[in-house]
Amino acid sequence: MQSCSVRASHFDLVKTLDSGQVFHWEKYADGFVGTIEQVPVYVEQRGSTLKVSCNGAEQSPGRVIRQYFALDHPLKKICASFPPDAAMNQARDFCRGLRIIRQPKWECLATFICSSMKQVAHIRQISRALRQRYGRKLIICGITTYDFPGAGRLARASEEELRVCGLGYRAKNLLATSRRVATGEAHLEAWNALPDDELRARLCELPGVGAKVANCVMLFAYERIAAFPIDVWIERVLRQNYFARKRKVTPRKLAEFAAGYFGEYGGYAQQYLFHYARLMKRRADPY
DNA sequence: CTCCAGGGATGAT
DNA sequence: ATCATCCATGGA
Repeated sequence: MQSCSVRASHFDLVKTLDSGQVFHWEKYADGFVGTIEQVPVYVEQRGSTLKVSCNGAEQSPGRVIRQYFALDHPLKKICASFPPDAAMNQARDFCRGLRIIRQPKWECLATFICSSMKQVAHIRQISRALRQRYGRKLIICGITTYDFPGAGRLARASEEELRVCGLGYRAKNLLATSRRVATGEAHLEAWNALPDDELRARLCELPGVGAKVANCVMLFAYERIAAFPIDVWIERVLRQNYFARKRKVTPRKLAEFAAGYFGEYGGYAQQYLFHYARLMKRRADPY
């Protein structure tokens, strides 16, 4: 096992892992256990330092962590680029240190196909079930974890078998997309070279992938930082704050507004608005 | 445009 | 305690 310290300024591990962009990290001791590709990882934050342990990384643990958590993103510059309205200012203040991480492409795509019309707690359960049933067993700090199964492994499963993992009607879509990726008909790595619009079009051809899921995958796995996924929460935020008492605002109109208003780091703005809205709802009750 | 497809966490009572 | 609502939606 390798251990090391990684300097991480302008970074909040808890906010980053709890913001609905990644679903498999589990709280353990003072940190989290999870995987990065096939590497089991334990990570905990002490101030502006990350204490990291991992098993069998080809590159140095520090490199892996800096890449995965996008510690090179210019967060101060990104936050300074946000439009200066009240909603955005509150979200930026609340989400200080939240970064958009670089996820493995297949894992991200598969997970967000499973996310449709599910709550975050459900998505976490599905992710755990798929990993336990189809992933490789890995040990870190005496804790058992599992990597995310490759498309080839899931392509060999049956729809009924996948339904056992709690996927419901999504099983059919995950299976169909797994097969396209496994055969190479959909070459996720090669799509890295495509411009945003073409990449979005390719992703939307996959079963279970519409504009929203495509934008999530672009943002969380292809580092297309301007991509702006619009889910139920973000739609509420946009309508309340930017289209107050206006009728007949179509989804297309919302998307066009978001693309123009939030700028080149729109994906970050979206993530901050999403996380702020979701956590406010969770606490805004006792009174 | 509408309607529907798991199911469990979460909230209401 | 039970019951209703909600959900990082896509497809028909």
